[in-house]
Amino acid sequence: MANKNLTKAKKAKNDEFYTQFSDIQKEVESYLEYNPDTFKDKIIYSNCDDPFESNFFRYFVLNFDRLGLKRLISTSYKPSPVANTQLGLFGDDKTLEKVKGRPKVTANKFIINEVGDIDGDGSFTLEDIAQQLRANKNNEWTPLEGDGDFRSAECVELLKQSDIVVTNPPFSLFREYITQLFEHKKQFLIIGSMNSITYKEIFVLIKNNKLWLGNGFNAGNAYFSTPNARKDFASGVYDEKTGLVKFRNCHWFTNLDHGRRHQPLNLMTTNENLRFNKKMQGKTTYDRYDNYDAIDVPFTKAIPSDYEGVMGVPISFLDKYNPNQFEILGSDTDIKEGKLPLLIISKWNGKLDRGYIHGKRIFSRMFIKHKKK
DNA sequence: GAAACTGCAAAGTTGGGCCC
DNA sequence: GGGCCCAACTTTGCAGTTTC
Repeated sequence: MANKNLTKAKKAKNDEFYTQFSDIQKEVESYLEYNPDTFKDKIIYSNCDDPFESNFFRYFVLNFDRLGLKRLISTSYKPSPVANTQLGLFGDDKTLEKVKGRPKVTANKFIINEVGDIDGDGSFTLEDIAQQLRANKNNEWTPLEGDGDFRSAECVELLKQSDIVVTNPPFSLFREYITQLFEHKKQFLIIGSMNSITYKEIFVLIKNNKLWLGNGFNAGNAYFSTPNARKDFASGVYDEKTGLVKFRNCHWFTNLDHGRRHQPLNLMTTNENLRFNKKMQGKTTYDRYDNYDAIDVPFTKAIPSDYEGVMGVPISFLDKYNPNQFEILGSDTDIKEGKLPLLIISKWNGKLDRGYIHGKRIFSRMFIKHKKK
C-alpha cells in the first residue's frame, strides 16, 4: 500500500503545495524567541514561490518592520496559475498585460524595501503594499525574463544579493536546491521531506552540523493547501472540507539556530524503559542488529539514558537532536561505504544496505552515542 | 460497565523501477 | 539480475463518547 502511494506520487510530480500562514508564523517566531535579531537588517529571498498566492510573501510583508528586514525578494516559478486570487488587490497580473490576448509566459518578481500605512487608514495592510507597487515607489514589481526556475541566471543573481532564503521548494529538487544554497553560502529556512535526511549529500551536512531540523510543524503533522486536489490521496490524507493535504514526514530544514535544538531530551534508563515504556513491552533487552555492532532503539523516546555504546535510532530522532547531548556517528550509507568499520559484525556475510534484526531488514537508521559529560 | 465506535495525536516506515 | 535510489506517506494507540 505504502509503495502504491509512492508510485502515485512519483507519477504525479505534484510539487504545488502552499504553506499555511500559521505554520510560517510559528516557525519564524521560534527563531525570534531564541534570537530576536535573527532577521534584523537581512535581505529575505523567497524563490520557488508565488507572490500572488504565497503566505511567505504575506507573512514577511506584514511583519517587515517588526522583524527589522532590510528587503524582501519574492519570485514565482512560471506564471501564476492563480493570479488575482488571494492577492488580487495588486491589480492585474503584469505578465498578462505584457502578452495581451496570449497565454502568460513569464513569472513575477517582487522587491519590497519599504512598508507602511500608505493609504492612511490607520493600519498597514497588503493594500498599502499594492499602492506602493502600483506607484513603483521604493518597491518593485516586474516580470522575470524566464520562468523563475531557481537555477536560472536571474534568480541566482537575486540569490547572491540575499542573506536568508525562506521558502517551500519542490521536494523533487530538494538536493539540488540545498546544494545551491551551500554553494552560495546562504542562511536558509526551507521545507523538505524527512526522507531527504537519508540522502547521503544531505546526511553529511547534518552529521557535520551544517544543517539541522527547524522547530517543526505541530506534532510533526504538516498540512498544506493544494490547487490540484487529487481524489486519489489515501484516506485521511486529503480533507475536502479544509482543502488541506496532511503529510507526516515534512519538516523545516535550516542552518539558523533555535532554542529547541538546545533543549535536552529527557530519557529513562535501560531498565526503566524495559519496565515502563509501553512501546518496549514484552522485551527483556534491546535488540541488537544481525550485521551492526549496536543496539536498535525503535523509538526516539526509548533511547536509554545509561547506554554508553552505539545506538541505532530512527531518522525522526533528528527532530529531538541536541548536539550537546548526542554525537551522530553516521548512517546506514556510511557503514556500507566503509566509514564505520568497527560497527560491522565480522561474521556477517549478508548485505550492508540497512540494519537487519533476526533476518528482517528495517528502515533507515542513524547511529548515535551519548556525549561524554 | 464493558464493548464498540470515533476522533485526534503521535510516531514510525518499503519495495518497485531503473541503471549498470 | 542485483543493487541502489527514490517517493509531498500510514498506522497505531489512546481517550472520550455512545451503545446495549
